[in-house]
Amino acid sequence: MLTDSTSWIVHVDVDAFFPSIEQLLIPSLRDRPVIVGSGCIASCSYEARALGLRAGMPLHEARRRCPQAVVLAGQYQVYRCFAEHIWDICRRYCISLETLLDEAYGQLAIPVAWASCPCKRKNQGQSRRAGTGTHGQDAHATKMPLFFTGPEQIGHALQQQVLDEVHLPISVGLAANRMMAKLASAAAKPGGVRVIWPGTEAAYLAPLPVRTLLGVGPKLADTLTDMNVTTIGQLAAISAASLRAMFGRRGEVIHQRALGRDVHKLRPDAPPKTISRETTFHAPTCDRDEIAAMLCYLLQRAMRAMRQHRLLVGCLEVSIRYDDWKHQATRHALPEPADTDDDVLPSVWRMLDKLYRRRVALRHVGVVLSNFHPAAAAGRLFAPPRRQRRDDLQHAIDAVRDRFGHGSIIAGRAIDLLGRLDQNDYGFVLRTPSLTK
DNA sequence: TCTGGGGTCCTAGGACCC
DNA sequence: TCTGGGGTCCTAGGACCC
Repeated sequence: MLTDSTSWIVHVDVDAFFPSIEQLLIPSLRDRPVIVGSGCIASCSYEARALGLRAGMPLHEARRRCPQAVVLAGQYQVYRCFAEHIWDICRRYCISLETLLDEAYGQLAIPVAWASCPCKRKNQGQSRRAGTGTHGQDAHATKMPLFFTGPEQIGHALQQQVLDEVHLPISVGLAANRMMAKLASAAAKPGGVRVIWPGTEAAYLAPLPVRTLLGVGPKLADTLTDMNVTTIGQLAAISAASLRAMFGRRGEVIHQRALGRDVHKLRPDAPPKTISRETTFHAPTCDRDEIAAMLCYLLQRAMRAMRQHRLLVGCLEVSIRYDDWKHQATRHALPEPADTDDDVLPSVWRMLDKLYRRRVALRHVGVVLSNFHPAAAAGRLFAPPRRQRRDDLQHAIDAVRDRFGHGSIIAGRAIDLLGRLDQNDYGFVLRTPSLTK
């Protein structure tokens, strides 16, 4: 039985999220290897995994290994809708929730709140929101059990509810912190529930390879292997001071994590810190007009996403990748926070001129917006009429794009991409030989 | 694992100010 | 005019995650 003092973190991972949705929507795809991605595999179905395909694998390699696989570009707006439905269910069980596209961390509402349910049932007219946490929805209407005997039962209940309402399989991990909950759900895949009990973390981690640890990527894993440190147990045996001396703050973090402690607390959904849009040209290009048009298009998309969060951008980054894979980027603080495309585009052109100096074709370009400021609630105060007209135009364009898709209006230098663009339900698909499909 | 797109966080050097 | 230290901002780059 849970105690009141136990603060459980639940990690929910939708199994093969993108392909599972495609298989749900298109019954003929069920039991077939399905890949979602462009350029490389973003996600693939378990049928595809059984044939050796993995996320991150280049598509040409995937096609070579598995010619019968169905390759889909992905409908990310649709996936987001499914995810939101699942997160709504999770909120019935959690006090707070941190969501990514296909996974979420939640702090479980403590059982005291649930145990008080029968009392509240006597007071049907009153609000059902408990003081310490909330069911979010009407617990009885959503058939939530009133009592749970332990975290595992909670996991199964959540899993069943998602299956009943959204028809998608999820894996559920429960533990005392974020990292352990994620490892638990990984161990539960596919479609299982796994609990790692508080106090057993270090023993659970000890035999696992260092690469399993959150924050240990390929580089750090290589360095650790060179030091004859291959398991998390061996890593945990190294003193915090030594790791700090070798790897700086990262060293401290991985030392804590190797012991099963996660320094990162749950971060309930917050506005993004950066918004970026980038793309790879289908064929590398030196054509300045084409490059400028693409940057314009990417900036417009990023700015529109930013305005949906009601933010102003304070810092802009433009990045390019040459045909020989040399990467360059430049970052500049804007003269003042901006929210219209026209306010930012002149900086883009200046930065492109500064960056693009070599006589080598570009294969990739991108923009990153950062250092956001909250937008004023009621527009700009005392804006000159011309400024006001520009803001109004921007809002009008956004309204049309919200309704008919980003490609419904092409503005500025992005117009040079016209004829190479095809609009579909998901926004924009570029279709000339020179651009990404 | 010859390489897509969207993020987070950290580090480090230099400019600038007090 | 020279020297020093500390704090903060800006820019560049990299590791890592999904």
